[in-house]
Amino acid sequence: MEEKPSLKKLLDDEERPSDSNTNTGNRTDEPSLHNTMGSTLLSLSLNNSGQPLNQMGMLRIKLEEAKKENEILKAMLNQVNEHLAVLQNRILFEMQQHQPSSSPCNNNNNHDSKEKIQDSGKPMLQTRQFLNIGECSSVFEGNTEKIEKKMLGRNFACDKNNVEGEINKNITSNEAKCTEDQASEVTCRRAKVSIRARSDFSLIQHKTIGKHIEIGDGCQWRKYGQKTAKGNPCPRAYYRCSMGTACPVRKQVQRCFKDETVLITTYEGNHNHPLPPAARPLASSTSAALNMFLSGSLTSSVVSTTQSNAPLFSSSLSTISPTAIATFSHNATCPTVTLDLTQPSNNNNYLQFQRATTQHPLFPLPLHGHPHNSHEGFHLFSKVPTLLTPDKNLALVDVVSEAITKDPSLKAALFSAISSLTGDPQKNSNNHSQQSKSSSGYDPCSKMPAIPPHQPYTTELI
DNA sequence: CGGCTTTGACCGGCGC
DNA sequence: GCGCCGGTCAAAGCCG
Repeated sequence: MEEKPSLKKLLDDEERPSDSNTNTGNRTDEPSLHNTMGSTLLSLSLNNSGQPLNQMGMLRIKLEEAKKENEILKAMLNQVNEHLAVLQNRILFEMQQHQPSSSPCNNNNNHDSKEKIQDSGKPMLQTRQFLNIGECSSVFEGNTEKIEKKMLGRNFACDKNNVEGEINKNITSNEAKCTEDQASEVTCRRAKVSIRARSDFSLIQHKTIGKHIEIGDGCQWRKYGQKTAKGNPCPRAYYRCSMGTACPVRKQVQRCFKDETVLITTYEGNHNHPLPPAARPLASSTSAALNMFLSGSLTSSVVSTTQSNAPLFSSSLSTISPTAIATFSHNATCPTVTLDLTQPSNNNNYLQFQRATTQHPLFPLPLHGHPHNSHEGFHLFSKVPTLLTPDKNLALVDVVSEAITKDPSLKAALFSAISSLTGDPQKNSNNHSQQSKSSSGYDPCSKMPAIPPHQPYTTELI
């Protein structure tokens, strides 16, 4: 663990600028050696002019100084977070290395799941065991695979709810096989999808009108509470879906304490009503993440959009962001899938635990021309780069072919992905027509106010 | 006036 | 058992 000393050094380094902050009153008179460029600039300005600057100039310089210090602190914080992630991943890896290869529940696996586990290799199984939720899902893997295919066949937007529901049904039917997993069943049912998005307002477009906040992720939400959670001075708002009658879906919205431009939205529950087209891109992406998580198809705790070994999830995630990162955690209460849309595109740091077959490049699924792209007020894809040039695509064919041949689980996932895209042409065309409807002014949420032209709803995908 | 937000109170889970 | 904390409730007030 050679990160520990460097982490400590980072933390020590981080304290210095904040210490200098406390001496703000003396700064102009006695610039500290530890001070940042802003202070240097200030002292130079004073020295060069030889006369005291006017008040406006002083304030401007102080502001500049504060900004630079803020940037440095942010950079340090990011470094600390990266180190933390590396350490966590290393712990996970060590646990994977030392984890016993079987659990009581796995003994009850049916043939399908056994085959799948054998095919997909040990790391996959071990990661599931570590994630705990995997113990639940691996038992029912054979069923969830069918469910997945069935659900993908439908072009139904609120698939998250349905998949969850189907999974829960199968969990229930298998309770006799693994009664010890009742707690896991509950956690499966309570799985959450959390989205971190950096934006003017957020990926879930928030619009402030007077005292009201409109949340335009396609659904209508009614705020029912607000609370300041411990460890984050920013209040957490609680919303309930008000589109359907007694729809149980809830979401929490909270600004990130470390970076207030980042908005964390957590979804929980199943919609009991059809979703409007505007809500589908997000719903399908979050559901894909949750589905992959619950079905145990994900083999790593951290998955990037661009190099995932779960192509279906990768492609779904790409509908939100080409550079999104998904992390999977399982705390005491419920498993949580976090889609981080704030990560820079160069996210190689997040790839440590993908197994050999995960070196497949991104499948060239038709995501960049996604119909949702054209949806009004949903310009998430305006900055999506073309990841693969045509000549790279040609070389890719061989690589992909080989990968598919060698990895049956990959083949199954790819099949599912293709099925989802071609499975129900009629419904697909209906969906597309709805999309075009929506982009031409059709608004399923008539109560949602029109987006003013001067306030573009673009999400900043870094 | 209906629907929504605000906000303090209440409840239940969890750790000590 | 107690206190903390997150989540929810519901009355009051606000807004269109």
